[in-house]
Amino acid sequence: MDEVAAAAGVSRATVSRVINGAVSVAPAIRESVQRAIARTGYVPNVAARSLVTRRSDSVALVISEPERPDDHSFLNRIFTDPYFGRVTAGATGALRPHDVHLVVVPTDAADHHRVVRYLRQGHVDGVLLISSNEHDPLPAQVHALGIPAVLSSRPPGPLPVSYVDVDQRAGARLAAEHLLARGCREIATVSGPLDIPAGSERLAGFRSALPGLDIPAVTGDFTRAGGEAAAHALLDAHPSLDGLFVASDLMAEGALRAVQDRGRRVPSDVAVVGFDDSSAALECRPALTTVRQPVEEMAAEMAALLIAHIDDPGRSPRSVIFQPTLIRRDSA
Amino acid sequence: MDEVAAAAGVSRATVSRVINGAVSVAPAIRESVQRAIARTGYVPNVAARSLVTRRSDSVALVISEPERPDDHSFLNRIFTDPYFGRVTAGATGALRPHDVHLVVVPTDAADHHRVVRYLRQGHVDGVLLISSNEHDPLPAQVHALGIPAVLSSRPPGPLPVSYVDVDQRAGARLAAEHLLARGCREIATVSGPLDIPAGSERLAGFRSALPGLDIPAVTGDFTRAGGEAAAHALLDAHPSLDGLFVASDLMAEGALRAVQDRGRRVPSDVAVVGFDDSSAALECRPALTTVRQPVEEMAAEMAALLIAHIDDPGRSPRSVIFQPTLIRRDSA
DNA sequence: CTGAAAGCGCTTACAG
DNA sequence: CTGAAAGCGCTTACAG
Repeated sequence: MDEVAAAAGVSRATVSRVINGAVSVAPAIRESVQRAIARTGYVPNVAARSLVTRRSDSVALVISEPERPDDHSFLNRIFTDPYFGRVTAGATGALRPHDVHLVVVPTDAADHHRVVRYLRQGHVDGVLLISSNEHDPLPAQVHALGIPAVLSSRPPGPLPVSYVDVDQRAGARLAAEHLLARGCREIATVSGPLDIPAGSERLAGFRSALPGLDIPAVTGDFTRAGGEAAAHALLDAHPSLDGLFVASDLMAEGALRAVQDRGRRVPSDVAVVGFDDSSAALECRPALTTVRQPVEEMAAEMAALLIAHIDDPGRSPRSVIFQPTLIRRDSA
Repeated sequence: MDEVAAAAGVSRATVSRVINGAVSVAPAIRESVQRAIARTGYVPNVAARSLVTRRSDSVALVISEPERPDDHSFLNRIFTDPYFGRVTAGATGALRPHDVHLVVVPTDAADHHRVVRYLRQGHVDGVLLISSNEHDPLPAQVHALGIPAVLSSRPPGPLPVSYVDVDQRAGARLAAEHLLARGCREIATVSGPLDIPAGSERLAGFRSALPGLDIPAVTGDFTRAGGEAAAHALLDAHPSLDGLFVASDLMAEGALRAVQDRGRRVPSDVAVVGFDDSSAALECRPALTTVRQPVEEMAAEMAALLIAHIDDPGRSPRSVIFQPTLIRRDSA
């Protein structure tokens, strides 16, 4: 920096001002400084900058798994479920104009203390927290740290934290109404894990839209294999099933396979509706009719909220709920 | 830190020494400092530390896509192909004992200058670079920056950089020999893109192991859908095919679907061998016989090499080649 | 609009 | 083994 200042014949303070562009600098001087920067190839040292600004210009995307599976299976799930790619795309897109970087931090239970330490050390200015399990202690821990945070779903318990979510029940209702309108008589559902809202709420919403009907449900784990197993269980118990709501597209892909492996046709014998509208929906045979949640937009909103909280620590928490829509394709 | 020093009745220098544990400190003093740290909940400021140590204790995992697809599809591919989860798992596992963090940085062509700036700013001490395309300028750019780096495959051109790879040709040969030993007569292959070694080398190795045979090949893009389309093309042109080598498990999953959609049985009518031994191999029906590359171990080795280069900048580059093995399951 | 100076919170020779 | 002091490379009141 001294080199640049000398080359441009100004003080370091002025160099700093043209780089950060906050206060105005005489045009002629600004240009000569910019030339000097270009000539010397100067790049500011981020550590020195953060030390004084107390900003890292980075935020963490913490993907929390409250259990403690073996390392590989957890990371495999994250890097295999299209959901996380969509979140990353949406968040980075929204962060980019602010010149804020996204650090992806997957963490299982065994790792939580590491993440807490990481956050306390000031590596990032805030956190986007993907944590859905109701018993996950991480949201509360992060909140206790006092670091700005935005959650990806309603926090378990009364935590004063901003979050973004989709209207889970409304989405499930869309699926129920569609199946009903198609004329399905014997309807069942593959739900997600019941200790996470995307599991319990979608199930509750689905059942509440079908009053008077007894809706069998089997729980899956949001993986393709889990959906397949759950669908088999359902078909074993209810061979004449004709309508199926599966709480995620990935699970629906497995469910489709289960239905077809039994020689039943989709949608004529069994109509199947998924949830997400992820890339998995298009991989399905037949292409999946599904409830769309605008994950990229939701992640962008999370990022925008987080930036707002970082810029104004006193800002009061708020929640933003997105409305799902039904995407009709070929499976129902 | 001053607070801790005061509480323990020592200088800040001593507090720093017990935290970093490099030089020895009198046991009694060390304990009282540790108690003071625990009591005050003190956590060192990383920016201040990096400023003097010139270390960030982070390394980047840069996943480079030299083309410029739309953002979503690139991130979708990364977060959908099990390969990247395995790399992340292997690298974080090896980095953890060194207390080094992994920052995942996906980047397409439009983003390269951003990444270069990020690296120059000193956010990380080194980079693990996943870049396979021969025309990707990023490896050379990173090397020019002078920042320690390790590549995930042989660099295009004579770049003095360390890298880790699997013996691609040997792997393809394993597949060829297995198909031959099974008695396959009419053999074809779905290759990866030919401008990346995992595409061209596997194809070359496969053909070289089958001298005298004319081996039709269609190129896929390492996605499930790509593998499916390529297999259909092959089956259109060669309806009596009885052996198929597909250059990745994900593509093999699609190929299996193509074969079965045509009413041909696997492995009795058509034997299929994949490559990777990723989680996709087990999702296949029937379970996929495949060439295993130990991706987690390879990523761990990359991380170990990178740490070595960071600790000793003068260290000369080296390459570490892993040997693949054939995993026999049900598809061939 | 610009510069001189202080200060961000650490680590690390250098003495002792 | 420990402390006083310098210094890492920036930004930002404070004057002018």
